[in-house]
Amino acid sequence: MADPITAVESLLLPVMEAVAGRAGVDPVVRPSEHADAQINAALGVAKQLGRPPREVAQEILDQIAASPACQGVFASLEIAGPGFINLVFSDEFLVSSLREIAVDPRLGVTPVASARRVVIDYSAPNVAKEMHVGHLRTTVIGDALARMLRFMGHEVILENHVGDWGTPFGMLIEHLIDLGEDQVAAELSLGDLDGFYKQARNKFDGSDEFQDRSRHRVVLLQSGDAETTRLWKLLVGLSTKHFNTVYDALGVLLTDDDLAGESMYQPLMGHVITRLATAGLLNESEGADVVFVPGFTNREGDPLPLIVQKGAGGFNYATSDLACVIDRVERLGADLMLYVVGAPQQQHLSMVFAVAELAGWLSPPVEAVHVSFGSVLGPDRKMLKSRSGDPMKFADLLTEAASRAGDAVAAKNPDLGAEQRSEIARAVGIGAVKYSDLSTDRVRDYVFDWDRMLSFDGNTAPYLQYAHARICSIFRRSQAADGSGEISLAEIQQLALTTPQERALALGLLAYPSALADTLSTYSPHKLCTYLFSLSQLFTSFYEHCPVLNAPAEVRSSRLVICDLTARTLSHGLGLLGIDTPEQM
RNA sequence: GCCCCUGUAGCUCAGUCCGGAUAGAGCAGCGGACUUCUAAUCCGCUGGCCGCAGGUUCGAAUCCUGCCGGGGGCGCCA
Repeated sequence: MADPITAVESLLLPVMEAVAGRAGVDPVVRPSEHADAQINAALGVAKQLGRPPREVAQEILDQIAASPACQGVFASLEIAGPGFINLVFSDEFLVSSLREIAVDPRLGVTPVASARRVVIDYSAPNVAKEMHVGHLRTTVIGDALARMLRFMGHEVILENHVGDWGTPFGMLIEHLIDLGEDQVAAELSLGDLDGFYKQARNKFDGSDEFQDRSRHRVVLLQSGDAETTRLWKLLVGLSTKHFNTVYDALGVLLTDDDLAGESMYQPLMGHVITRLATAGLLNESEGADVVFVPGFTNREGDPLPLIVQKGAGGFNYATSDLACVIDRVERLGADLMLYVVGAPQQQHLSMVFAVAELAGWLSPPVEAVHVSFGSVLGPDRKMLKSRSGDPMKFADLLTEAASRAGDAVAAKNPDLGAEQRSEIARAVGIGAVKYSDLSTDRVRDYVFDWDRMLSFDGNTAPYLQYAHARICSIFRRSQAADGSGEISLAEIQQLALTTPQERALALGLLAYPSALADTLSTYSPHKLCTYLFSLSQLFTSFYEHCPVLNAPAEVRSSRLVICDLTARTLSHGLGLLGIDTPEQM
């Protein structure tokens, strides 16, 4: 099953072959303002053949007329301008396509032919630090991609590469000992991780004695000292609890099962160095073990090394990232690895991938992709900060979202009960935050703006959710009237497109599979957002112009089917973005 | 200095991968539409040297080159 434009593309392949005299000519079917779609291939082919474009266009039309497969698909085909072919689908073709997706729980989306094993690395907060706005995009984008890839039939493994290892843990553990475990457990369970971290940091900066203890403690941690490990686990456990609170409030897929922190890769670090040495990639430079990566230079124009073992002997994140690649490819059997990591890491990741390729750990068909993203900015176009000047805390962000949305819901729909209202407020508030993040191209920075994201006008989650809620309202009423809220096969048989709004909406509904495919081809959730917004606009226009419940029986049945499909598509699409669709707002 | 990302309407953004017709939305502004399924909406209007300059092409926001503005990165933090 494919949307009409994709369907026409494949129908036209033999036509183009006949006209151009060779196979594999793209018919260049594109959405059009002048018709349902336009075929642009005539101009290019005409040039190759040295013939007038309109003549070639006419020949394409002749071939289409002669093609049995094309019968009944088009209501009209017209040559326009220099040689464009404007096409209009026949209503019969659209209706029969709609009937197919109306009975399809997958809404016309076929699973991929060859599923990949995909590891998605996202979220990655730091132990003993509170999650803040800097973790928003990776968490929201990674989660949306995970949902989409799973739906397409891929085997998706989530990995939360938490920062649970490194030199800060010496001071954190010493500070934990100073305060007493019970005291710390009580404090941290209240969620004040940042306070704890800052106290430790201040002590570290102000006391030589504390610094010495901290450094010694790092050595103990790295050597696997039992008591130190126990204290470390205590900190990790308390932090994990905090992460889970945030994930739960946000509604993301991540659980403890997905934790794959830096600590996990420590036992593999020596192994990485050995294998790099064996591969002849290891060099010594200024006391450190490094790999020089072709194509990368430093400030002075000299070859830029990736340091894999520090002069003092320790490993760093380059080493653990390499260990990670090995683990994902060789143990997990991944053939696609997505790194949902901020744009500033671009060079680092390129170097890690390049080294992994040089070492032979990463080679086709196995693929590593940096799903990079820009920053979240405040109204001043600088990194979003709270009043105190620190990055805005995630927990505060979500509380404020629900509270602002709650005010709006209370104002617009005062009849709702308190419990129902708070549930809706959560869906709308969290949805708004997620959607505003997902709806702009991830490579760009975006400005975080409460008023805009919570507005019910424009390309926002509330607008899409509202469209969905209005449809649910229609079904509540129709159910009250006839006692059935389910779409029947008989109703699907009544399907007809009698107005321009119904027709436009039908085209939109049929485009869902290709919207999803486009989205995943570049791992760009904003493409799905753009599609869903446009679908909502088509629906509200339909809603204004086409009465459903008061229409004559056959029309009413048909429109109920269209409403049902629209609601399912909106709910499903938003679901893939991790956004809920309440039935009332 | 080198590398990466980015520049489209007053504002926020699609469109750039894969070149096609007078460059699209939304917000804001102006003008209309509520005895009717949620007006949290809809309909219309106004608004653009697509950063600049060359080049390729029948055709460039889209491809190529150079420049300018903004952001980021460039050896032992992760």
